[in-house]
Amino acid sequence: MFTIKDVAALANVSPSTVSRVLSNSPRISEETKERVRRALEELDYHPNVFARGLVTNTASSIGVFIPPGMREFFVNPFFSEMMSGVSEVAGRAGFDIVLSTSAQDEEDAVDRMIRGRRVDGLILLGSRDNDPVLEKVALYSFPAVLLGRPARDGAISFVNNDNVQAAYEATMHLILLGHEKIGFLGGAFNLIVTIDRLTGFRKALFESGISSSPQMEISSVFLEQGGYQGMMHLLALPTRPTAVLASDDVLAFGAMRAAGELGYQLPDDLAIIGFNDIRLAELANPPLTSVRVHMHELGAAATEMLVGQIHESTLGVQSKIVESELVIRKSCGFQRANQMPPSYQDRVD
Amino acid sequence: MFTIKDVAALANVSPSTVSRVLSNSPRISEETKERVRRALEELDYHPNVFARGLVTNTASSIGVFIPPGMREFFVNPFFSEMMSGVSEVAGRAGFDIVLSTSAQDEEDAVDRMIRGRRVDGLILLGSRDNDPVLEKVALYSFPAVLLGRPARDGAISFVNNDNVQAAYEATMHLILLGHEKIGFLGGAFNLIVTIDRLTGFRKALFESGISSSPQMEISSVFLEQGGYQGMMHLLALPTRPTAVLASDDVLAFGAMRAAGELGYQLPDDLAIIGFNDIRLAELANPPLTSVRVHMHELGAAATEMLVGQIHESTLGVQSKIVESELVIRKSCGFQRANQMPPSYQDRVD
DNA sequence: TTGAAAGCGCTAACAA
DNA sequence: TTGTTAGCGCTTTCAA
Repeated sequence: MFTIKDVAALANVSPSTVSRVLSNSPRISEETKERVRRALEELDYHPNVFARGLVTNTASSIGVFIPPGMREFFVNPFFSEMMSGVSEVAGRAGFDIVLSTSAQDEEDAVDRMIRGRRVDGLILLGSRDNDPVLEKVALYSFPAVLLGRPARDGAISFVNNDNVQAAYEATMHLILLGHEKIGFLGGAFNLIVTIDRLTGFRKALFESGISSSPQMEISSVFLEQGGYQGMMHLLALPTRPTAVLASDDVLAFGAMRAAGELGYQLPDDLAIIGFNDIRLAELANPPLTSVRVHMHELGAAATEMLVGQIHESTLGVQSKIVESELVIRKSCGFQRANQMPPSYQDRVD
Repeated sequence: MFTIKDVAALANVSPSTVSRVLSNSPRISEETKERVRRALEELDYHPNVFARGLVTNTASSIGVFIPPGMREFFVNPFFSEMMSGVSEVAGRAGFDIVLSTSAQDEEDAVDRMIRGRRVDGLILLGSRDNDPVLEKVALYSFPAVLLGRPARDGAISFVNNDNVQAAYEATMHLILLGHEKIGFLGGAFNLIVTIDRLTGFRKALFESGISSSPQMEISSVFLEQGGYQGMMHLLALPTRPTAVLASDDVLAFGAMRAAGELGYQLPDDLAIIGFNDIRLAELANPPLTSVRVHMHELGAAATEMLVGQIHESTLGVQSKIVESELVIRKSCGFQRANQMPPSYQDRVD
């Protein structure tokens, strides 16, 4: 393992000259550059990232932070798709990706990342009420972008969908189909994403004169099993829902399994809408109507914003909303054309 | 941002003493330890990972390397499930995870990781013929574990399924069901995993006296679309297959979509078996028969092995085979009981 | 049981 | 255009 000194010795220059060649400084003659480059080549030199990081105080990597309580998120297709977006732009910008894993304690985990100077910026997932991670990040004014909506506006840069609106439209779709008993299947109620989608859901019910009931609003873990159990609850209700808005496709799949086991036929006995539009939504039985949130783009946009923040270190709070759209398939049955608002017409698959 | 010096000053000791307290050296009196700890607390001190790494020559992180040509793997549920296993044991062992992203050139990417001392060990994915990454790793005798089988035995530690046997059994299942025209849908043919599964597939055909034909063996990208296109090819053949072994569930889903579009009914017109048994296999229409490879366990086992190698730096080449099993669902129809080898009997879902 | 000093590999003033 | 020097924050001899 050769160091910059070895290269310097071989090329008959000082270490700083090698360093300058490495960063392609214009103040070095082509002649010496060439000589140094040959030495670099000959020794197959690669810089020690830590030594460089120590002096420049940069890590050339960005961290992706999943709250320890949300590890199930790891196996959600949303995560992979989003990560492919993150990876794409991070790679292009020359950043590696560090996944925070260790530490039970999330404060610890984020401290390791930020204060340990392990990363130059953070992509934050799983926005919650009173998120301690957001506090930390704000405290150190560390470059970070939230994938989701912060509880308090202006607290941090973020990239998000308009979840209230999306849930509203999805619910309206159900209502226009004639449903009046509609259930909501969400993740933890302290997650902002759950809150927003629930808000849109309730708004649609309210505007349509349908009374909402707490029993119809289920919270569960973000797993297929969560959807399954939640759906079992809903179907056991004295007056069961005839339609369900699931806050995640994986939840929707669980719900479909529960319904199937109990002998309900989709879409005749029951309508289900999911969220995210993961690749397999189309392949479900029946193909799942779902809100396409453009996961890859979400990850890419967040990373782009983050890279921007890292480079021009004072950019203030930015935000971006990525459009979403309801992709109508077969899990809710057909609407009569005259029931559809015009904007829906061209979206039917 | 406080350094060890600040803590030392506050506690009225030397920096080296603080360092000793940090590593809980036994040669420091409880008294000073207490004093230093209070200072640590008060300043909310966190060590600079790079400074520490520079002197100890460790990164306390492990890298996961995906060949640049296999980025589609990112969105395969196999990857997430495997990563959840990696993350679990890496976290427990105090390692962060670094995802290699940048650099088009994979040699470059792996150099950055290894020679740049960014990680202490590597989990390698996507084993191929003449894998240049394996060469590098061997060259520097860098701790690494391959998730898959190396092309040459003894070249590197690895964790794998017995893919030949698994594919053999899956194909036999099809043959016992009465199929004689069986297609194979795989990833790139230079991937060891494809080669092994194809080998098992051919072996089953051969032993059953069924002649194999190159046209029945399709290679495509590891995406749902790949499976779709591959299946379209197979179904367009003069004598189409009545059954297909897909080397990945995602491929199988694509195949199912193609079959569905063309009006074939599963399992009556066509039988399909997938590989991996991702969570959604059970939810497909019909539920997909698939080889369960225990993705999470694969990732966990590989990471455990890697952590072992990192700690006792000379452990030689190890390997581990994780058992797999065929999970029989509805995508291949029912076998008559007397057609089943006894070992299958208790596996029917 | 503690401190002083050197050095990990690199970059960046400051000089020349 | 290049070299000298100092120092990033930490660990680890070596001395005391």
